Amino acid sequence: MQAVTDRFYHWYKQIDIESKKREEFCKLSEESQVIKQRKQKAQELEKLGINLFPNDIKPPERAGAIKKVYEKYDAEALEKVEDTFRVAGRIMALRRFGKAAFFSLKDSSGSIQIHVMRDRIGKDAYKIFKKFDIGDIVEAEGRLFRTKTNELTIEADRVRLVTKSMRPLPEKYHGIKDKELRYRRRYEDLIMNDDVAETFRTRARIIQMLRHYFTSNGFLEVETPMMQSIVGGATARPFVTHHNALGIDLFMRIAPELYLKRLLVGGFDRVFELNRNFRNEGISLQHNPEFTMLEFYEAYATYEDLMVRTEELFAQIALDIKGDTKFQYQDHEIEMAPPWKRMTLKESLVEVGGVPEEELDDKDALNKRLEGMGVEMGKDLVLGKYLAKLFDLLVEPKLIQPTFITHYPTDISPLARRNAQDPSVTDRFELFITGREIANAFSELNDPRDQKERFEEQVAKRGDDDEIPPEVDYDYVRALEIGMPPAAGEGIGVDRLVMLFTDSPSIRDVILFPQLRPEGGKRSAS
RNA sequence: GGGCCGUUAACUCAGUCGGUAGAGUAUCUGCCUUUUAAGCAGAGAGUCGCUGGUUCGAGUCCAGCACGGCCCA
Repeated sequence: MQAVTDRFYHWYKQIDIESKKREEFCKLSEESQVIKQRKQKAQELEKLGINLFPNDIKPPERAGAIKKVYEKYDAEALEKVEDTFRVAGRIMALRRFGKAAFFSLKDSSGSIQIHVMRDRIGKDAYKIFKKFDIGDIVEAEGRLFRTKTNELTIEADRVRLVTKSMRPLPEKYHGIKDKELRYRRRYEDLIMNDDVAETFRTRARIIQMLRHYFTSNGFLEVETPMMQSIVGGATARPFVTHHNALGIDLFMRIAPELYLKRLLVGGFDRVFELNRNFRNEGISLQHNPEFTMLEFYEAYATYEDLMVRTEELFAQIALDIKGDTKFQYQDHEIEMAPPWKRMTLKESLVEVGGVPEEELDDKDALNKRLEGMGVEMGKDLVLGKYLAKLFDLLVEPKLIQPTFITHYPTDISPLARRNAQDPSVTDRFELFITGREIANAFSELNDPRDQKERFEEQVAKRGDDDEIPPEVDYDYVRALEIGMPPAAGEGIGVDRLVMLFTDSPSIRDVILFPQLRPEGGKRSAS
């Protein structure tokens, strides 16, 4: 117990030192003149009896909703509208004259211009208004009118400070461009870049559609452990953590698969889970250490049924988000209307990858080919590993239009059912769009004897590069022994799906707070 | 893990051959009651990522490190 205490003592001490460093780092910008001036202005407002952070604002009307109704009214028609409108939002641009000003007020629905005149709101109120800054959140109320340039505008009868901004917003025209700053300070990115906010609204819509599709098709949404004592369901290096009271190490899950299939055994014959997985691997344009995965399992279905389901689901999303099954992604025009192309893994290697057919069952030839491409795989791996590697390099990037690749080798598909005609391959597919893997699915292996053998063989043949703790999940085998109905299951990479439908080139553009090194230095608990 | 590029004011960016640090936005002061990247006049604002080296002198050249981006494995 003492050892644990010591460990945390040192850890906390280190955190203290580093957070002090970070505070110093931040203080530098605290010293900046603009921030000092803002803080002073805030104090001046307080001296005038203004609450900088009031909490008695009634829910305002939304700028977007007002515009939607009154955008079609001309100046004359607006004069007949006697209603006043009360809005609240952030001052985004401010054009002051001597005794009047225009500013644009932005809320989550859009923005609307406000006109403030001294002679209308009163001398004292105008004096206070003069201390408002770009970035402040304010409330304004008044009637609608059209300016000389025909912009729908609220003529303010009163304006009120809602939240004082102590720090200037980024430059008004260029916004915040530096990608590092945009990811670190997503709040500023969201304020300044409307398209970023739109991307995350689209993300939310896609997730809602996924959830709706599965629940309305009789699937039960479940939550299974994210902290697992045996890591399984995929091949990836896990994050390790420790539970003090139990005194055991736990792994953050790399996939929920084995738990979801236990639920098939338990009698939930259509289940899905839409949640985070964690993989302790590299970060790239399509990899974040934590990412969102949708996995669903359907009893009495086969992988072929799931291809149809996937086509239907994705086409529906395309219609809803893009209004068409055909849409642009970066430099490509994608056509999502079913049916999609289907090829076996080997066919794709020959037809797309240009690998001679006679090499396909020859490990040495494949390894030689890989070496020729500068890839050191090592000898004596299972055949499937060479095929998969060649596929990754030669075929995957070329699969721009939606394509199902089927018949993956059994030796790299330890949880998939063998193909009835050819037991060396499985009833499995992966879906590729824009050169990226989007989904992985198979008819599930439910023969406990075969599963146990494959687990044990996987452990025995574990290569040094595998990074999976060599452990057979015997409880999962026991569950299969109770009996799992024939089923098929699929995992869909939600972040990549969102990238596709929001035309985003990087996974970091669709994750609100992507993983970065902490500002001001590394920290390690070890 | 490797290669290339970047890091200068709160933000977006210039900075020539190594010779006292620049612009726009934002901020402050003054003028201005229909602007919308408002305008005009003026002002203030910098640990040039960090550490070392070369040099009479380094934002600039060299080395190492940090953080980030892109490409490759």
